Amino acid sequence: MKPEDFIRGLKGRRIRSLDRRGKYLIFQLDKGTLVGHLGMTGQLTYWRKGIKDSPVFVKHPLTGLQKTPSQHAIDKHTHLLLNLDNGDRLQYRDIRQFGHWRLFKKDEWSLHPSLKKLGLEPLGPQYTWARFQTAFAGRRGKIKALLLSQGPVAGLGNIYADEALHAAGILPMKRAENLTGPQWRALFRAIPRVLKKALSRGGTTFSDFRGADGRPGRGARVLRVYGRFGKKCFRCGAGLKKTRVSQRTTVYCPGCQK
DNA sequence: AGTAATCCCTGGCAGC
DNA sequence: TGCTGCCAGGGATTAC
Repeated sequence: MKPEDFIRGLKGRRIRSLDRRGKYLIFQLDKGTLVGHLGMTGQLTYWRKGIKDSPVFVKHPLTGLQKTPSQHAIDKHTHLLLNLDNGDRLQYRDIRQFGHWRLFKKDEWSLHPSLKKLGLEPLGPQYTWARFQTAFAGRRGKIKALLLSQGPVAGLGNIYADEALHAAGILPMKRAENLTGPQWRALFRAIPRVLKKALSRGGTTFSDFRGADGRPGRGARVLRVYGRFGKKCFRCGAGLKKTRVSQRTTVYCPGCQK
């Protein structure tokens, strides 16, 4: 879709509801659907009229991503503005530009290939042991790659794939066809548990980061493997190792992940 | 059809 | 002070 068609399709529309599927944001409009994905560095923020913009960007010590202590002005990384009728706006900023936004006519969004392939919602009522087993049935390859594919289960990225596999005691490079019954069961339970723990600490891992005093965010503190390469495993005390699975940095415990 | 590599993009940082 | 190479929360596309 050309930018001018995108703008034309959004102008004058009313946002009826906001939903989520996997890592996709679904804005149901009075006419059509706006679907967004934040990629790795996307930031969607609500900008209030009459509040001073912060010129300060604070760098997160672990990820290097930038956050503002309050709302930020439009800069060269700000790619989308949704101007609301009250003068406020939604701002989309994305340094690496891996995020994307698509506008669909009513209902056809769910038929899009990238959304159609999404698996079970780990926090939804559909997430049952029976469906979990079916979702992974016949699947092959490294278990972490499978989790990152969004196919069997939706919503896990590099952080929570590592965290869930550690919580379940499974090596990320272990092939799905070789997982034991108890390991599948442990993974089934670990996935929503890991996500809920992170959510309870402020929505996303780093969302409540405060940079002024140099202390790490509360969200990062619940992580047990991600970003802890070389440190001791909280569960068994072994030194955490680092490798690459599915082109992504992977941290695991050689002591208690089998 | 299913799995595995490649590519998209900017910026921070370590090492020289 | 630069420069180079590597790394970073993802997934669409291409290759096998």
